[in-house]
Amino acid sequence: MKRNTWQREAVRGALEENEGFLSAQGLYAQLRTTGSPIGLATVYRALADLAAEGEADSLQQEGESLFRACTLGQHHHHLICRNCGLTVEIEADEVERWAQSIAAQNGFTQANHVVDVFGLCANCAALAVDPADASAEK
Amino acid sequence: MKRNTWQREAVRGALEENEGFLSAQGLYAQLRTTGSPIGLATVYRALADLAAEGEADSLQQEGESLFRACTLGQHHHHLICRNCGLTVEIEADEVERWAQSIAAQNGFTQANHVVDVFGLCANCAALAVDPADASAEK
DNA sequence: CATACTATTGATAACGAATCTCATTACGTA
DNA sequence: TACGTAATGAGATTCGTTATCAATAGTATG
Repeated sequence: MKRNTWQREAVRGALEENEGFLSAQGLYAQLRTTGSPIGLATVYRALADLAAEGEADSLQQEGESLFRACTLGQHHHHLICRNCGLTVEIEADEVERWAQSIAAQNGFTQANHVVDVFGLCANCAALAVDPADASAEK
Repeated sequence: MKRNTWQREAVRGALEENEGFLSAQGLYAQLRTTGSPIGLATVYRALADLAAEGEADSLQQEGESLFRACTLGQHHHHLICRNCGLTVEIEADEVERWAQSIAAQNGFTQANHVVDVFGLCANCAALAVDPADASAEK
């Protein structure tokens, strides 16, 4: 039987407090910084569970998995800021239809797809154009 | 200055002989099996170079990078068989426009995107329905 | 063709993300 | 409150990938 532990709640909570995607390692570091004695393996397990239950979205970037609490329950895609990680959830029936259609046209069945858009959000773009504002930069 | 070595040619050649995506490790194993004394690090370097030059496409799956010689020089997407790896290169102006439009609507600039469709190709679907035909199966 | 310069190679060490092990802990139920 | 067992966590382990560095071999030049 599945049990409720403060560790799972801590992971869920930490995930929801972050706007963008973050790695298991990053989330672990964040939790430890706040004083939580949670273990790394547990963070990995909790994230895997949340993703399996559809409570979190995940994507792979540069060889590591990133996670994010997902607000829409249904299937959707993401618009992600390359710089700050800000993420916007996107629904696109148009793309769903396109994917199905392309698959069918080529004789493919049981199609699913990976569709993510990366870019610079308005804020980060502004900082890039006018680096003087980027006080945090080297 | 960039030099031409038989190692790079070997990697390019091996990549072109494969229909679907394959891992660096897999390509290395394949080359060694055919008697080539190429080194693993060199395979990784050659693949990274080919990908950077736009001569190869790459995607991440289950924590490893997969590569494939790309035939279309321009930007395109893939329809990939989950089972046998068969890959079809796809152009979709419709999706390009959608991605740009979605990015713009949310104030994002410098947008690029990851769009891949996975499914079962006609052949693999047939084998799945009628496993008797799958002579190669366990 | 000989020579020097240096990009490239490759064996191996190092790294990092993710998973596994297993003794210990602590939910949930009886 | 006691019990059965799911869950935890420190550390070991696996595995893909990258870094190190001495040896090798393209390429340009004389």
